[in-house]
Amino acid sequence: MKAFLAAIEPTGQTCADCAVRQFSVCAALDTAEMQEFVHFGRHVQFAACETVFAEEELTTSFYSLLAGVMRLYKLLPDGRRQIVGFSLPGDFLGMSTSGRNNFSADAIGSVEVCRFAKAAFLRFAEDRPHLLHRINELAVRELSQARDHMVLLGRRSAEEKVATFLINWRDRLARQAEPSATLSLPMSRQDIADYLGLTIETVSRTFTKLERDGVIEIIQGGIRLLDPARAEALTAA
Amino acid sequence: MKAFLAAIEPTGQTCADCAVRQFSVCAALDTAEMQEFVHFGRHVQFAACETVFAEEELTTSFYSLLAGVMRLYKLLPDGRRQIVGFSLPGDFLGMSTSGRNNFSADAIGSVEVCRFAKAAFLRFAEDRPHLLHRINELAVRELSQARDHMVLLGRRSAEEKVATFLINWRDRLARQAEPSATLSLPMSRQDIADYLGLTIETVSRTFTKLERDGVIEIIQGGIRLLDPARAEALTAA
DNA sequence: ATTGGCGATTGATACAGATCAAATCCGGCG
DNA sequence: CGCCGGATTTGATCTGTATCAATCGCCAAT
Repeated sequence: MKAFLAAIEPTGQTCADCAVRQFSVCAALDTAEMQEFVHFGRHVQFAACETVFAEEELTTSFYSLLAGVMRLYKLLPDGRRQIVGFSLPGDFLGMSTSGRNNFSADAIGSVEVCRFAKAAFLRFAEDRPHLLHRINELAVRELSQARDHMVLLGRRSAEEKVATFLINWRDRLARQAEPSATLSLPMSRQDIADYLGLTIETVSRTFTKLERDGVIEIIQGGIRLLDPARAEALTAA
Repeated sequence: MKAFLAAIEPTGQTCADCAVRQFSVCAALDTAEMQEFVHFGRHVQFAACETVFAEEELTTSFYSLLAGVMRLYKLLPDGRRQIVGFSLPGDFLGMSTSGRNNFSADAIGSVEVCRFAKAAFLRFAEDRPHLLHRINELAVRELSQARDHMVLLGRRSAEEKVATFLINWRDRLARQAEPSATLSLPMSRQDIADYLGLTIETVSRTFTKLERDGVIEIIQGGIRLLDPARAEALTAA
């Protein structure tokens, strides 16, 4: 599978050869600023299933995901879980108004992040409108995705949910690497269920149904989209 | 009911006596900036059920809600609707990355907004980091609310949904006016259903059940929270 | 090769909430 | 005052998804 999903390949230590630069917050920085900026980002690795930060914890860092996939989720007191998103390389994490994280994040597979001290980062951004503008752009984009996800959670059937998830995942991967009919799904069925507001059994049954119908083929660690057009039709976009 | 819900009272025409100033974007502006800023905001009224802007329309304005309540929603091609939020005075609307609205907004009851030309507003904000920071703060706060709402839509039962809605609504109203056990609910049952990912019948039955259980009393245009503690317990926070 | 264990799949059944249908409430208007 | 029409409530029934319970498949350790 792709290197960015498994975090196999070493990532450069300087911003200059950063693989995700043009997708990340840093895209807003010019060369001179980058010189300065490089000093407060530190690369950190996380092993599969390690928690990068937890809900309610004080936010002391921002993170830019370099390689790997993360799940972002919230828990109810009784243990019910809602995954509010999956992060891919280039995503920026840690913004909050309250000073505490409003969700938890952990690694799916191994992950590499660039970690910034929050205070230093904010001081740096303070008088750089283009950087603020970039941060805002990322926040507003996420907000738009969040609203799309609300529609999915509140108003779509199980089959529509699964089809929508597969199509969106394909589109996100296509932004990272070559578009392909073969989709790597590094997250578990339980993760998918918690993302879609379903149970693991319903997700499994729906995958099986889509396979029976010739829409997908279930393969090790992912699926193959046999009939993308039909899958898109099933999303009731 | 409260003036800000019904937009009965005339709202001042200058920023100086703006009722929502300290809650809105404008809170970030100093007196000098306000002098300049006042020139590109225009007060506009909308009657009950009028559409302020529609999804997919080009975004030409930003809006700061002055009085009244709005519903923000997305539609699926077959007419299913998901309300992604209700706006109260002080809320800022119109941010988008694509240049098009990613949801529709219409007035519930009559509404008054302060409308800004998008281009002029952006030019004004461009080199004012404190304003950009304020806009970002509002976006991040909304993002946090959006994630809370995902948990509700994906993982809560009908009763938990309704209880959560009532408690959240009470808390939002309390930020606008005196806290009170009597809640005005200007939106219809159908709106509530589309906000919670339920049907109108289920919402109605759940209200009735809460009333039978002595948690609320259903009154004209709203409810009375007879047992706030029990209601909070039902939210499964 | 054999076993243990975990994630995924499959099957049987239950139930929360949807759907279909009717009754009731209530404000506006002749 | 009485009638009309939309919103809401209530009732009866249906169904999609959850729940409960095996079973399967596959990798890793023995």
